Amino acid sequence: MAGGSVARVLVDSPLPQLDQLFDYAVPERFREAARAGVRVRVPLRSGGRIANGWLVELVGTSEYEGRLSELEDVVSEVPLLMPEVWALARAAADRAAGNAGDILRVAIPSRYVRAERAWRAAEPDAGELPARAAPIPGYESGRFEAGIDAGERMSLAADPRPVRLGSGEWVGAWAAILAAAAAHTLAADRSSLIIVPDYRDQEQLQAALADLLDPRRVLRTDARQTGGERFRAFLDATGSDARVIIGNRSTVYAPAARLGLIAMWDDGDGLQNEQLAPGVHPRDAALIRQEQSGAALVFLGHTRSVEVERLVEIGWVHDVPAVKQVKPRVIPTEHQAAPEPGSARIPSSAWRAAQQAIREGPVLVQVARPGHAPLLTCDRCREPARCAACGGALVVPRSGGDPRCVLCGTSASTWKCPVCEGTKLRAATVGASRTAEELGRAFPAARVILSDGERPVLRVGGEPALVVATRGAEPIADGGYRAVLLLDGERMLLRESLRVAEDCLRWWSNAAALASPGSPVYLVGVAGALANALTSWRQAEWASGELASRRALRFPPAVRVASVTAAPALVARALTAAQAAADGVDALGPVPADEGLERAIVRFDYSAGAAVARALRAEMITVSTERRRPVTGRPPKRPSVLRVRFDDPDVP
DNA sequence: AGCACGCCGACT
DNA sequence: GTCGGCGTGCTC
Repeated sequence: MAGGSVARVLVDSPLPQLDQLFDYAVPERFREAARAGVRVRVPLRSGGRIANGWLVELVGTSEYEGRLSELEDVVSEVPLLMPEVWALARAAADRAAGNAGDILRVAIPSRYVRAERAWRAAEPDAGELPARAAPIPGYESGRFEAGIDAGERMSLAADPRPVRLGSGEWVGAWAAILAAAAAHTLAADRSSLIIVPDYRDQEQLQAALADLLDPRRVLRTDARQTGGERFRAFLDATGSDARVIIGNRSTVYAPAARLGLIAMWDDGDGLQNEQLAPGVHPRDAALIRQEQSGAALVFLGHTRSVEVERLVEIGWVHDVPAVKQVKPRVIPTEHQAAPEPGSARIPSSAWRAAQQAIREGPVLVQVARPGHAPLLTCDRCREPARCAACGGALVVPRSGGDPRCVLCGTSASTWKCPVCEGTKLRAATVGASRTAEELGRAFPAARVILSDGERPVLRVGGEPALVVATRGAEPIADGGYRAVLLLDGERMLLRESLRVAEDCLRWWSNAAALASPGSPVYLVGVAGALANALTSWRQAEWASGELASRRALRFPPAVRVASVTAAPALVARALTAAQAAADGVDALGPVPADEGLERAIVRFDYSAGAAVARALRAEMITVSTERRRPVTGRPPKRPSVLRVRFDDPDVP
């Protein structure tokens, strides 16, 4: 047989036992079209149904003993699955005991025939490469560039200021830093992948890139494009020209010619969490891809995620310090016992500063998102209810029960209003619009701009305005805000999550970075270590302390975790298998879950990860294969499944 | 998931 | 004797 006459195919199927390559003969009529990376259709179960699949590679001979079936069809001759992306998908899936096909669904957009035809008709035109790029601002001269050239893994703190581009547009300095890094990489004729949490960040990054590069060199892939546009950008990325590819978390899997740099902005942002199975975080995918490709890897943020802190502490990622420590002027502010009239929520010092600042330019007020647990106020006089012990805000826990203090957790089963002596509490749901209304009265002369999740505002001008924004939806202001008020810190801290402190520090830091240099940033109603971390702008130090406490508790990311959900007997068997796979594997639970199922958490060291994943994967296949077994009783027709999820950011 | 194979009970 | 129940196992 001639070389390359056997096609190795990954079949589209959710079944774990089909997550392997199947060999097919290539009939003569497909000899030209059947190239590695094309979409194919293949018969599965002789004469039975036809399945879609990816032609992963062509080999000379098959190891398979039986007779090979033939490829049924080649869907398109255009290869979409690059060999290095296949290697990445396989490794990412294995790490999470998932299907490679599921990763590919995230990695490769669906086909649009029109877009494909237009692409084939077009001449490749990526524009000029940049000449020797300008230095990357903010770091020791040549340090960042040398790291990129050497394929180093780096964690960097971003300059927390807005900067003005040559076009006149204002963006966060981080965007200019990443654009300069991409330009440096492109000047060496190598591609970059830049991953950002959402399109608002992407807009800034794109503006910064447009300042430095031929726009034809920049490809964007995001959910706001039409399917055809997405597919076209993807096809362009498969070409042999070096590019800068920007987009959300799926961009980590993008095809790229001669990859030189993978960069992530704000890896701790919850929007980076992959929702689709098997839920591999793009940070982990980037780490795999870095190792496989030798490209440089950069984590840039105003805060450092605990995950990256761990990588820094084990020496896998290098901390690259900023050359001069620029930091916002953060002023922690306690709640006032007697607030200014007309504004129940803003302490007087911050209120005065805001009034002063708004004469000169925009002022940002950050509030919590609706959906956070409501604060409690006195039912009679509307005075916010505070903890008798420490003065923190009182809230009703989401799980129900007595009100308790956000800060110290003290339960307040009996409460008496210090102002009017009322004893009844009421829930005060304060949304952004209500806050805006309230502030509008306090600042009657000011224009009020509201930006929230539903109607986000991307940017505001440099003229005076009161900008009320829910966290994460803060617009960038031309020239920076003249004052920033972080108003709902207490309420944000209430979220019942292991990561709540880390998240709050990131939300506050990202908002503080929107202030113009020297302008005051008021953190209202929060004290303690977290407030100190913001004030001193030492987020990495805080992450280090947080990691230490997670280590003491054996919580992620100090260890890895996998959740296992199934019928009780299957969970028990899976736990046994996982614990037999490596030393030091322990389990939490099982606890009852929905529909008579149970859920358990397996914890293990990073060194045991591969063995645990392999063991749980084998269990999944066993369960899926021996399905419909009569479980000592009634005939439960439902197919039995073992659900396994690794490194779920929302677990424990 | 589908689908075929196969080894028991009730049928024209 | 055969038709078909669904339990079991495989998919190049």
